[in-house]
Amino acid sequence: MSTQSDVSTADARRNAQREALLDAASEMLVHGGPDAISLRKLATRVGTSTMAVYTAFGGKEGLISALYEEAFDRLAAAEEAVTKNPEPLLYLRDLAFAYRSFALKNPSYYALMISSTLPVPDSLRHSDTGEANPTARGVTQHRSYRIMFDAVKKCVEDGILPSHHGVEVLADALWAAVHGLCSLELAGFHDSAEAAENRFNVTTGAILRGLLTPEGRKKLDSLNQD
Amino acid sequence: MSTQSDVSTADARRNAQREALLDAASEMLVHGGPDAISLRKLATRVGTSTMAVYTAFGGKEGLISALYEEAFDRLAAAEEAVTKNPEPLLYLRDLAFAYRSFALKNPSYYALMISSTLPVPDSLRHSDTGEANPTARGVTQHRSYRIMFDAVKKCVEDGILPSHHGVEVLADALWAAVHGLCSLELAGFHDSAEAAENRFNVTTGAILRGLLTPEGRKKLDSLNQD
DNA sequence: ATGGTGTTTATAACACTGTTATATCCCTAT
DNA sequence: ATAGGGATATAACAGTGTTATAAACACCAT
Repeated sequence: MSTQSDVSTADARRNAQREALLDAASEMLVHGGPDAISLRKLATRVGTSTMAVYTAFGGKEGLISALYEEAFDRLAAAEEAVTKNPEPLLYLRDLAFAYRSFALKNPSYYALMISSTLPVPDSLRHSDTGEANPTARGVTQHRSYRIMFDAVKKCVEDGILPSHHGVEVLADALWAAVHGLCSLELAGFHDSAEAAENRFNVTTGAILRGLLTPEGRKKLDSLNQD
Repeated sequence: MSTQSDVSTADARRNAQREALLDAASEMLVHGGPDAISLRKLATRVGTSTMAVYTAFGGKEGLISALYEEAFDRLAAAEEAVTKNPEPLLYLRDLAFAYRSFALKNPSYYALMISSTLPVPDSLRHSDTGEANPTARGVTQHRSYRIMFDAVKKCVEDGILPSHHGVEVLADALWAAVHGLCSLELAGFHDSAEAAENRFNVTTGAILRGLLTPEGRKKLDSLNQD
C-alpha cells in the first residue's frame, strides 16, 4: 500500500477523506435524520475542519447531494440482488417487495430520497452539465428506476400488461403505489408489521390485477392455483 | 366590536395575535417552504418579538404543529366540498381527485403534511394528553381520513368492494396510491399536466378495479357504458 | 380607585448553524 | 531546490432557535 500510495499520494488522501466524510455523514444521517448533520461536528469527528467539506463537496448541499446519490445506488443494489423470476409478473412482485425492504431497512436514506418531494436540494435540479444526476427527471434514467421499468416492459411484451397506456404510465403507477405504501408504513400508519405487510401485498396485488390484460389475468389465476 | 372586545380584551388580543402569527407563518411557508419560517422575521412582520411565538405556541415546533393541523383541516374542507355522488364508486373517484387538486393547489401545505414521513416534529407524537392530535395514528381519526374511510365503507356495504380485507386496508390502499401519485407529480415526475392527470386516473382506476368484487365489476362496466 | 399578582412582552445574551475571508501549510511540478 | 497552487485551519460574519431577565401590562380583590 505504501508504494501504491506513492503514485499519487494527494489524490488518494483526498479520496480517503472524501469517503471518510461521507461515511461519517451517513452515520449522522441514520442516527438523527438529515438535520442532524452538522458540518462542525462532522469535521471534528473526521479530524479535520469544515473547509474539507467545501473542497470535497462544495458545501453542505453537495454533501447531502452525494448522500442522495448513494441512497439511489443502494436501492438499485437491493433491486439488482433480486433473483430474476422467469415469470415477469412474479419478478415485478419481488421487485416491489425489495423496494419495501430497502425502505424499512434504510429509513433515513429512504427519507432523504423522498424528502425531495418539493424542497428539492437545489443542487439536484436538471444539472445542465451532461453529468448523470439522479434528480426529478433524472431519476428515470437511474438504474433503480430502470430495473423496474424494464420488468414492466417485459410484462407488456409478453401481453400480460396492456400496451395502450404506455410503459411509463404503468411503471409510474406501480412506483407511486409502492412509494405511497412505504411512506405510510414508515410514518407509523399500521397496527402491526404483519398488517403492514398484508396491506402492501393487497395493494400491489390489486393494482397489478387492475392493470392486467385478459391474458394476464388468466396467467395470474393459474399462478394463484399454487 | 369595541364593546364586544371589552368583555375579554386580553383573550381577544391573544387570539388575534395568534392568528396573525399563523397567517404570516403560512405565507412564509407557501413562499419558501418550512425552512423559510424564521421566528425573527415572523415576529418583526407581525410587529412583535419572538417571545410571542413561545407564549402562543410554545416554540417553533408548536407553530409548525399548528400549521400542520391547519393543513389537514384544509384538506378536509376540500373533501367536504365534493358533492356526494349517489354512486359510491364515483364518489370515491371524486374524493381522490379532490385530494390531488388540494395537493397541487397547496403544495407547501401538502409538503408539510407528508414531511412527517419520518422526522416527525416530535410534538406530534401520540400526545398522551387526550387531545385530538393529527399525528401518525391520530390522522386516522381526522375528518380528512374519515371522509374517505366512510366512502370506502359504503362501497363495502353495497357489495362493490369486498369485506374480507377489512375497510382499513382498502382505504389505506387507495390512500397510499393517491399519496404516491401526488408525491410523484409534485416532485416533477411528469411530462405534462395532462400526462400526470392521465396517470392519476389510470392508477386510481386500476387499483379500484383490482379490488372490486364481481358485482362491483359489473357495476363499473355498466357505468363505463356512458 | 388602588394595590398586589401573575402573565405577556421586549431586550439581550447564549449556543448553535452554514458560509466565507485570510493566512498558513503542504504538495507537486518545474 | 524552489516557486507556485491548491487544500487546510483559524477566525470572523450573518444567521438561526432558545432562554434569562426585567419591565410593562391586564386583571382581580380589596
